[in-house]
Amino acid sequence: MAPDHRGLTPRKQPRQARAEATRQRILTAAAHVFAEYGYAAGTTNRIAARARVSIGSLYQYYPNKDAILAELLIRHLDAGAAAVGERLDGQLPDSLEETIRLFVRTSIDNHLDDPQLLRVMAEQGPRTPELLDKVARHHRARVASVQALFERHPQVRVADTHVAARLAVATIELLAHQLLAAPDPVDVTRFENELVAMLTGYLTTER
Amino acid sequence: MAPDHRGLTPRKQPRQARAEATRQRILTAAAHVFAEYGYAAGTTNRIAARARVSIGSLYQYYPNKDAILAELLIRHLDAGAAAVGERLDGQLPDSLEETIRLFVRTSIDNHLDDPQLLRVMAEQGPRTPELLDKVARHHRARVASVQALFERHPQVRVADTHVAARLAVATIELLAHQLLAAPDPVDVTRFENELVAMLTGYLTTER
DNA sequence: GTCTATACTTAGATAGAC
DNA sequence: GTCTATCTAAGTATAGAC
Repeated sequence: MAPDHRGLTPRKQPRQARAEATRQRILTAAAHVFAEYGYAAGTTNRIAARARVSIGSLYQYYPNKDAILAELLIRHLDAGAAAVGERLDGQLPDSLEETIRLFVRTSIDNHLDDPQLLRVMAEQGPRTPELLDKVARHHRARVASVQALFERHPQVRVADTHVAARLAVATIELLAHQLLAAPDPVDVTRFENELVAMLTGYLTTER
Repeated sequence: MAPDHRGLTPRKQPRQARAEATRQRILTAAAHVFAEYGYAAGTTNRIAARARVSIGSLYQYYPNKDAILAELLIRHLDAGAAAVGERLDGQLPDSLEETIRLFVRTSIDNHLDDPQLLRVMAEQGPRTPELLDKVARHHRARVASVQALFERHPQVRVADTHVAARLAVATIELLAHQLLAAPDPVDVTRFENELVAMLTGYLTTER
């Protein structure tokens, strides 16, 4: 016997839930394919195949190939921002060195997840104005929060905290990106220690 | 009257010279086109048009599109290596700081030439094994020479000169690349000063 | 040696059946 | 809603005239 519903319930309700799952499958497949083949050779056909969805269905969920990579990038940025925010919410360590280490480690973690995909997104992704703008805003936000931290911290001795923040953020992100995605990756712990030492020394040295 | 030649001289001799000039024109055009459009959209048709050569002629000089970018990259690497070698030939400054400055400045100069083209070459160029190998060899050579310099220099205090050299080389090249090619480029002089200070501090601090 | 015209390939995107 | 089959566009590379 049918349960006593209001009468208009669709026989199978997975209207939204199933569609969402399909979207997610496509996205996950795209992440793998882009990471493996790069953007140009990461064709929509390959993505559809990997997601076990026909090419026609894929285009029902995303208007074009760029939109897929764009969504991956946006999710990555949001996740990164969330991770940073989270770690800044709690009490920061007293020593500058440990604070720097927190930043460095967060960045490394963020990159260790899928270095190849990150590389593709950073280097070959579509450079639409909106995307560039979104990336730039995220970047500026990070620089601003690091700068604010430098200004509050009594150990920091640099003349221009803005330039220092830009240098620090760029150094951390670029090195994490490069050295971890390299074919000849460095030892992560050692890399972390050296990088922390370099930045801490720079920030605390009277000149 | 015709000069007293051996009789088989071609009427116009520019056999090699003219061909070399055409090759160079194609290369120069390619540099502009790649820098402006990127690799994928930098089509051979555009390159040929810009060089004022037909597409057919272009393919008489280069077997395919990859070969054009490859030659540009090789020339860039060789020029960079030559520039570094040149500056290391003369007497190095006594102070470590000035030596570091020499490296930093060389790298910056190398990048200021055509940041956009460099970006395309680094990020979108064909990743054939030979090219990757060539790039890797150049890179290792630079790391090795920097490491040797660190070992000779009395002011350097780091525990592991190899790791330090890798970190230093990567930092210099990546930051030059990123900060100069950015839409929001930093002031070059200030950037140079801060970077030199950071590296010098790192290398000379006892830990 | 240089050109024009074009063949070939590939991938993005769509139409229409089921 | 999902599929298969197909169209269109673009770009590399070649053939063959001059």
